[in-house]
Amino acid sequence: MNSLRPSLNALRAFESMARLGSMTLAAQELGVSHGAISRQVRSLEELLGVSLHAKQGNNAIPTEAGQRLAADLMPAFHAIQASLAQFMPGPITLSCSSTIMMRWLIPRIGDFRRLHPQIEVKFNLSHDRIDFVHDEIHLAIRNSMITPPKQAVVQPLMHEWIGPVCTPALADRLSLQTPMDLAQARLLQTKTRPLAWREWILTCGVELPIPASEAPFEHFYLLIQAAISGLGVAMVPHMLVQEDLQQGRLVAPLGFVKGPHTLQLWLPPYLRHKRETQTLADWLTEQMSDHDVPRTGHEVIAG
Amino acid sequence: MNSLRPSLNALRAFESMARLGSMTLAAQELGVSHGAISRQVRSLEELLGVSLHAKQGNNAIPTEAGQRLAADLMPAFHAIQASLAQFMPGPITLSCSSTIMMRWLIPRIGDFRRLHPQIEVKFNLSHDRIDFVHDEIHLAIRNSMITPPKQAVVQPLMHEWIGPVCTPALADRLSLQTPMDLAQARLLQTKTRPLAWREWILTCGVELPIPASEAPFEHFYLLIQAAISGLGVAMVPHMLVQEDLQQGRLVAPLGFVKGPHTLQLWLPPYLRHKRETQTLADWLTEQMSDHDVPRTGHEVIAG
DNA sequence: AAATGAGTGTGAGAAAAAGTCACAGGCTCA
DNA sequence: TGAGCCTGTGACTTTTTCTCACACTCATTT
Repeated sequence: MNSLRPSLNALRAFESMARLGSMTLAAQELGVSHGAISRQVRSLEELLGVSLHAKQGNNAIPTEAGQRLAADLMPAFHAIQASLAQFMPGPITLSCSSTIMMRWLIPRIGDFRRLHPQIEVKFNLSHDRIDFVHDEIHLAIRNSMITPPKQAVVQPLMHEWIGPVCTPALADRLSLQTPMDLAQARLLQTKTRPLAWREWILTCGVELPIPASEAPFEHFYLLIQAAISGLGVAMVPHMLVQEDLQQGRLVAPLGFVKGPHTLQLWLPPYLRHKRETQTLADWLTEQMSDHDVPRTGHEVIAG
Repeated sequence: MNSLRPSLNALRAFESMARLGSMTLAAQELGVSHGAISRQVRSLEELLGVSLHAKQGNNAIPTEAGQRLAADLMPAFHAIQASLAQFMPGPITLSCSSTIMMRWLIPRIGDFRRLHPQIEVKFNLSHDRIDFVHDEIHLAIRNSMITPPKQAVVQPLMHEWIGPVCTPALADRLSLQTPMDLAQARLLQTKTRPLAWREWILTCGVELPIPASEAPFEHFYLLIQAAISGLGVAMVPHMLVQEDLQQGRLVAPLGFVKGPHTLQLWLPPYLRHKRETQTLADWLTEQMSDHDVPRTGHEVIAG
C-alpha cells in the first residue's frame, strides 16, 4: 500500500468543520483554538492536493470534494466515538417520557438503587427519537409507535393495557357500566397520544363518536392529574395509574384491554456488553413483566 | 459532552495491534517502531482504565474488552481509509479475470489509452471476491455468479452468450450440425467454470450426457488455446472468441445462446465520484454493449 | 540446560505534530 | 462606517509521538 496517510487529527478537524460549517465552532467542539483548525484543514488540503473548503462570507463552506469526503468521514468518526462509550465512567443515562418517569419510574427506582448502589443512573426526559452517541444515552424506553434508530437493539418490555379511568364520584354520577355511558362524559386527551380514544374504541369495537379534541393536555401526567381532580374521564395505560387505582383515587369501571402498542427498550449495539447498562436493562425488564399479565384471567382487567 | 477523548493515533495503533495480533506487525503496518505501538496502547489502557491486551507467549492478544473495542474500531478506520481513496493519485486499478484480460481487454485497451492518455490503468488479475480498500482496486469486472461485497455498487455490463467452438477442421470431421453430433466429440472443460457444458445443455434443452470431467484446464484462455489447436470442442462465451471466429481459426456451427450469467462491473461506493474511475467505467460499459446484442435477429448467433 | 530467536516493555532524549497568541484582513449588518 | 464575527498566518511554545538501546519474557532448538 502506497496509501496516503493524512493525520487523523487533521481529518477529524476537517470533518468537524464541514459538519458545523464553521472553523470557530469546530474549534469549540474539539477544544482548541480556531487557528489550530485552520492549520489542520490547510495541511490536509495540501496533502490531498484538493481544495476542501471555501470561505463564503463569514463561513467556511466545504467544496464539493470536501462534502464527499466529509460524508464518508462522518459516520466513521461517529462510530469511533460510539466505540468509546462502553468505557465511559460516570452515571448511565436512561431516556424515557416524563410521564413514565413520574408515574412509574420514580416510585420504583429506589428498589434499583438498593439492589445496585454502585450504579448511578441519570435520566433524559424525551419520548421521541434520540441520538445515542451525541446525547450519551445508554438505554431508552419507548412506545412501539416510535421508529427506533436503525442500529438500535430493540427489546420488548410489555404490552400496553389501556382503559378509561376517572374518580369514583364521577363514575357514580355517570353510572359508568358500559362504554355507551361515556357518551355523556367529558373525555380528556393528550397531545402526545391524540389517537388514544380512537384506538380504545377500535380495540373494544364499541360504537362511540370519537371525541372532539378540546384543549388537549401537554403530557400524560397532567391528564392523569386532571382525571384525579375529577375533570373528566382519561384514557390511560394501566401501568401509569396502578397506584391510583389501588388507593381508590381513580377507578376503571370498564377495565383495561390490550392496546395496539407495546413498550420497548432501545439499546445502542456498542453498549450491549457494558455491565451497568445490562443490569439496568434486566431490572427494567423484570419490573415491567409484572404489568404484562392481566390481573384477572380475562382480557379485561377490573379496575 | 464530558466525552473521553483518547488520541486517534492511540486508537489506530490499538486497532492495528488487535487486528494483527502483534505489536511488531502493527508497527510495520503503520511505519513506526514497535516501541511506539507499545506506548500508544499503554496510554490508551491508562486513559480508559481497562486492560486491553495481554501478552500470551510471544504475542500481544487483545483481552475481551479489547476485542469488543477493536471490533467497533475496525470498520471505522476501514471507512476512513476508504474515504481517502478518491484523492489517491496514481494509476487506477481494474480487476478482472486473466482470461478477460488476455482475450478481451488487451485487444481493446489501446483504444482507451488513445482516448484518455492522461489516465493510467493498472490491472489486478482475479476473478473472485476482493477487498477494494486493502487491494486498492477501483473497478472490478466479475461474473454474476460471484457474490459482490455488500457495499459494492453493481452495474450490469452484458449478457453472456455461450456456445461450443472448435476448429473448422474438427467441425468438418464431426460434421457438427446439431447438438447431438457433439456426442462423438471431446468436450473440453475449465476449472473456473465446471458447469459450463451443463448450463449450455440446460439452456438449449438438448439431450446430451454431461461430459465426464477429464483433466480440466486451469483457465479459460488455455481452454480456448486448446480448441484452436484442435484438441476438442470448447464451451465458451462469445466475447472471448469473437476475433478467432472472424479470422476463421474457430467456428461455432451451433451458434450461441444467452447463458444464465451476466458480466457485471463492481464499483466501491466511495469512488463513485472519482472522475478517472467513472471514465473507465463508462468506456467499459460502452465497449461491452457491443457484445450484448446477438448478431442475427434470432436468439442464436451464427458463428 | 543453555543458547537462540522473536517478541514486548521502558527510560531518556530527539523529532514531529499540534497548538497558542496576536494581529491582519474580509464580510455583514445596522 | 464602524462594531462584531469570522478566517488566515507568522513566530513561537507545548504536547505528542517516535526512536534507540537495552531489559526482559517466552518458546524452541541444540
